[in-house]
Amino acid sequence: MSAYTVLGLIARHGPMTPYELKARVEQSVAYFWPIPHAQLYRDPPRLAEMGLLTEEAEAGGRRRRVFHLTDAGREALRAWLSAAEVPQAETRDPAQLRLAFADLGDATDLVRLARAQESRHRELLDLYRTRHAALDPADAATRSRSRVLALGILQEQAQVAFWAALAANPDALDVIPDEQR
Amino acid sequence: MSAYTVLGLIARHGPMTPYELKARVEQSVAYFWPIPHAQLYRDPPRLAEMGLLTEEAEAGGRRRRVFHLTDAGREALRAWLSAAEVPQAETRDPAQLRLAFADLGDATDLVRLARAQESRHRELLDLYRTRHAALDPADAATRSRSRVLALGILQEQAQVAFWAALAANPDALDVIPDEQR
DNA sequence: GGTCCAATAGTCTCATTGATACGGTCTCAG
DNA sequence: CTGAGACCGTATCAATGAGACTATTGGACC
Repeated sequence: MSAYTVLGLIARHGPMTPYELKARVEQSVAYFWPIPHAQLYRDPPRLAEMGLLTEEAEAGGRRRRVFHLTDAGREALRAWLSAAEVPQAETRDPAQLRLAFADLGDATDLVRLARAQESRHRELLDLYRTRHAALDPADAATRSRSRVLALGILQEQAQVAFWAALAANPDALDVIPDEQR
Repeated sequence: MSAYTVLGLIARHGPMTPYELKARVEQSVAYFWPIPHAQLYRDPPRLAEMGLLTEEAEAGGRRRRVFHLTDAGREALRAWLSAAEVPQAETRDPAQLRLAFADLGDATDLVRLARAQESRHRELLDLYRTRHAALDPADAATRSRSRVLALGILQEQAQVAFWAALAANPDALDVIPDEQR
């Protein structure tokens, strides 16, 4: 799956080294699709073997490897983008796990957790809002990026709403705030 | 990390076999912390080696292994529940990944994706609402479960709002619906 | 009572991943 | 010209994810 990120980034920005991929991943998809950097050195050679990329070696002492997209690679990307079924999302959130078992621990732990999560998600929300505001939604080149950030913002709003409500009133019978139904 | 789920479930429900763990995981934490079933046969023996569980073998032909919590296990769980730092959540959502690269594909693909995601998340939302409604929020025994579901509901509402807005108006310059700020 | 099917229960294997330590190379300030 | 810090890449190893495979058991039906 992370392989498609590699294909996508090269398709969008042109030939790249794994190191550059790493930088691009970090500033774009990392928050909803984290990829350890070592993976970005493993994927491209594998994709090259499959004929989806070609490798162009640099001569210099720091022998960097620049990867180009092939037609087959472009085709694979296209096929993935129009596939009918999309695999389910997977989230692993230690905070939710702790929330699920909070009744086995201290009541004060729960409040601490809620406060910490509230501020963490507030920061993320600010970050996404800043990034989103920096983009021109009319610009076709950053349209996708803008949309992804929009979703991120909505998600973080939900997180903030939840944890803030829980922190403010840990004994409330129910946590769902006013935008419930 | 999945090991704490094992400890938590045994702490809450008493001694269990891996198979029973699997069932409990599926109906409780799986949606925000999926655990492949093989893992639930790997974790308990490892935890037993660490002294956090004890194993009680059954004699019968189907030699099931029932795992009990030790005092050390209870202590480890407690420590985890009150740890100051909570690791970051990790989400891997193929739909968001495709959204991020949607500009490289067809415009109709995006609409199809949005529609599919909208209905998927609507179903999840319904599911969580049903489960949540089935619990008595005043019941201390299911309090945690109820809260986790509340968060799930808020998250799914955000997802539905986003994908519905995108499906309804794919050419809108910005996707954030009315509850923006 | 026998026997067959579905549900239950558990094991195994293998490629991939995550985490992180390690090893080189470049550049620029002092 | 040198060494510190940023840049860049590889290696290693345990843990994980996916799923094939095997075995047991409890009925349903004869």
